[in-house]
Amino acid sequence: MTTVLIADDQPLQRLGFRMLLESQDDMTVLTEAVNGSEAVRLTAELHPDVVLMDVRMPGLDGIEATRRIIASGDRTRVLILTTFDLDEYAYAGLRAGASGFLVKDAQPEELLAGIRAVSTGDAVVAPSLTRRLLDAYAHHLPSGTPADAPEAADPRLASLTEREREILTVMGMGWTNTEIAERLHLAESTVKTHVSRVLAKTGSRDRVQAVILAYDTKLVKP
Amino acid sequence: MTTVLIADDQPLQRLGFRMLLESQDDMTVLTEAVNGSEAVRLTAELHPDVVLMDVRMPGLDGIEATRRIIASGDRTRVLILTTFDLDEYAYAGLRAGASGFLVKDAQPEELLAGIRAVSTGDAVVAPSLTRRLLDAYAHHLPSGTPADAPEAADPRLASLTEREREILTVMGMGWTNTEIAERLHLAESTVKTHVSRVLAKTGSRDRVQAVILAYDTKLVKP
DNA sequence: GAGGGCGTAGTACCCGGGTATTACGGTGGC
DNA sequence: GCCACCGTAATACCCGGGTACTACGCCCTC
Repeated sequence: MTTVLIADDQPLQRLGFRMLLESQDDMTVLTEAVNGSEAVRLTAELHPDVVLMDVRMPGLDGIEATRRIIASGDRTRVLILTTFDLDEYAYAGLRAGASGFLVKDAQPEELLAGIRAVSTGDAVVAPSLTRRLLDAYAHHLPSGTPADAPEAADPRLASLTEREREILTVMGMGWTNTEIAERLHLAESTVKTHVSRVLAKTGSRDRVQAVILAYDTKLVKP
Repeated sequence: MTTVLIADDQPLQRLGFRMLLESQDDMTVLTEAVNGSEAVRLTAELHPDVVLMDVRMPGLDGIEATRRIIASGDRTRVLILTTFDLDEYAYAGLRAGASGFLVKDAQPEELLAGIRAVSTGDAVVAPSLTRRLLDAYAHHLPSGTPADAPEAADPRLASLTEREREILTVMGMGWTNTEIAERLHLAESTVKTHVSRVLAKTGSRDRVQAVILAYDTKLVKP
């Protein structure tokens, strides 16, 4: 039987979680907390297996509450939930020692599976965030196999021609197609052709994503 | 409709996967491959959305096949499956560019959810491995919580409300208005209102310039 | 000299982004 | 109690961005 503490300032949200968890015969909700400090206090008192922790709460927020619970040496695991998968929240939460990070609009089964996983010592991270974590850190993982390509330049830009790289650079400066055409003495239609090719080659859906890529690859420096 | 290629040397295993996937009305199995080189060749030919890749296969193994598929520049995502969650496999697979790593004894729903996640560009890692990844790397994550850091930041962002800063952040992630609306549970018209206010307050002419500002002010980190 | 990659350019079309305006409920200050 | 601000939302409208397709001249390589 997995014991759970729900920490969320919204009564309806707590109710929803409680209904879901109580419908499972291997879980029970010990109690609820309406803010971070209450969560810390009740955890120290009741030692739940898992704390479902909201990030945004009045007073002590979920991140700081997590940090204190972990620091207490208690064996309680913290699973952070947020409506919003903003990186800073997640990074901060995981740094604080949380065993997981899920978004609230996940499927109920995902949440239940997440609780079971963290209760046994495993960890879970929402897929949307996992992607960003991997993008940022995959190349820092210990190498199990040889054959590392230490990318000369970024592979995502490899297939661009010189001219296309130039176009992408000025896109990164926020120029519109019209401005690019004027300043590079081109027809706007030509600019559009270049832009389309840049998007296709870099796998960018639109201009914004291409600009982000330009920054990420340091083609344009902040 | 998500198109999938199954790469596994065991016929029974392939059959099981095919049965499961074909039972879903949003997935279809394009074809099967019995080893790594076949997987690479068929992927180049058919461009599936997702490759379900076994690690252990005769000839070219799943890791090396993954590396070649990613290196090809194809937009196909690779989801690695293995019987054991041995770290070396996982690290190597993720380094090779895989979008996910799951163990074969996962629940069918987990596998399906994983396929759907990677097909949309997200990523998934088995909980047992996530734990080890976090233990090893959590303290390397970028620091900072949004809660306590009320940005002594850039004056150009000073007049933005909390919500508007959030909107700008996700704009910086390349989300379209439609995506912002969906993921933040807002109406698109509301998103447009927010975006317009952000542009007005930051003096940005359009979305692209706002994103550049987000990078310049480190609101979004490269 | 045939072919291929590249840079240039045009046209037609669609859609998402952005503006302008209005509105309404909640909250906090005075 | 009133007002200001915020977050939410809708509507109508315009225009720039992006796609698809076609085309042509230049240069290089086989």
